[in-house]
Amino acid sequence: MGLRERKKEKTRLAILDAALDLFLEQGYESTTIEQIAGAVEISPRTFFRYYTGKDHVALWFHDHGEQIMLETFAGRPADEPPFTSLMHALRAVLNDVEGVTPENEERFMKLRRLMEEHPRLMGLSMARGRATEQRLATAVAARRGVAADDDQLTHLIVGFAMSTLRVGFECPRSDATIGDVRQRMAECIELAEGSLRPGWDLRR
Amino acid sequence: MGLRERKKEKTRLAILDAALDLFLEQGYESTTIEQIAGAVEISPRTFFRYYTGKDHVALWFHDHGEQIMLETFAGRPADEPPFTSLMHALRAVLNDVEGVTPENEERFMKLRRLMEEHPRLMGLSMARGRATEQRLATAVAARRGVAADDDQLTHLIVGFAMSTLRVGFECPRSDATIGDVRQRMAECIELAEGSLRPGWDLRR
DNA sequence: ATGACTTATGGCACACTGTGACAGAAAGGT
DNA sequence: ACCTTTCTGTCACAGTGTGCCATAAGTCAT
Repeated sequence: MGLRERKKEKTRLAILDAALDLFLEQGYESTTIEQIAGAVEISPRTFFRYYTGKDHVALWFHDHGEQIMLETFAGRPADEPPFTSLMHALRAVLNDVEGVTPENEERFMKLRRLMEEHPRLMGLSMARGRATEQRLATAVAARRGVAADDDQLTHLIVGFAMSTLRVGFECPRSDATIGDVRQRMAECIELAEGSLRPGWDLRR
Repeated sequence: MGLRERKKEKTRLAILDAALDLFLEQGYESTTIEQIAGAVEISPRTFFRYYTGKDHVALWFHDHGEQIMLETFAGRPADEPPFTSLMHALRAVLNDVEGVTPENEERFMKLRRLMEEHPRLMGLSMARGRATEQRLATAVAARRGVAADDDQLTHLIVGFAMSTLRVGFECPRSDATIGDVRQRMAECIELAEGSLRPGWDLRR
């Protein structure tokens, strides 16, 4: 990896961290692009070359998580019930956050706090979640051997899985640690699996 | 109702219809507030006194639907399983669209077409859906006799119900009629109810 | 009707977001 | 060193959204 790419990655993360801190410090709405750019010592124009806007910064984790979910799902055995595979994908997302680097763990927790304080951001995350659902639905449909467009059950499976994710993610306590989130997510997965009829996601 | 309020309501709907037509005609992004205001012969400034922005216009139906869901849920018997009540609320939304006025029916279908063409709008609808979920969760928690904040099952019930709504709403065919949407929603409700264990939403 | 009161509207200025175009700087390869 | 590719900053511009204030329209007394 050349110097160029390393520098770009460094800038991308510097913007992310500066923005996150500013958002938490003085509020999301009242933080301007100019301030963020100033803190990283780049021009506002350059900011837009790394992120499409303020929103995009706040959704950094979402893109990351989606990638992991898709990869995990693809790696699960083809004869496993799709919802079960999706629950494994959920666990994989948290495993990744907890495991990789302390920096990412901190960013994750900052984003969680931010979303609690600003429901609009949580909404945006859901909005992007819709695109994620679409991609997951394609994968699930392929495994089920049906066309994604006209199989309602496929979409229902994915929708239920994403609901489970959201409920597990929205730990109500603001002083929550990663461990708390992890545990809540685990409880939530158990709750969801216990609510559904065995084999419900294998029907035609 | 005085002349003032009637006139306001008329303006509000005139803006909605003009905006919807412009969106479908020349695309959502490339339609400006100025154009909409021009079509209704009001100043751009006044537009913002009726709607908070272009997005808000596109979410007209959502606000309407949420109101109906909340009212329907509140009107269901207190000993009915909450998920069942929510499914009734879903049906009530469609009943209302189909029943009331031809104008609203047309607006509903225009919005559906618009959302299919512009996934971003569907996302925004989901974003607002998050606020709706919050309000529904409060109602469901009250019926279950628990605190909304720390009862995960409450949120799961609402989340599953909203997933069902979304899947039913996203009829894939763009030439769909109201009847098609209605039928698809009915199928989807049946599918969801058949996927869940009886009594799952009554547990503690 | 007339006047006084309340509310809606239009016009203006302003800050912020986001994008295209272009010139100069930095990095890569030879 | 040279040329090529890519990144960066500056400028200009269109659009969104809000505060402010004067004016117009509606409401409600007498």
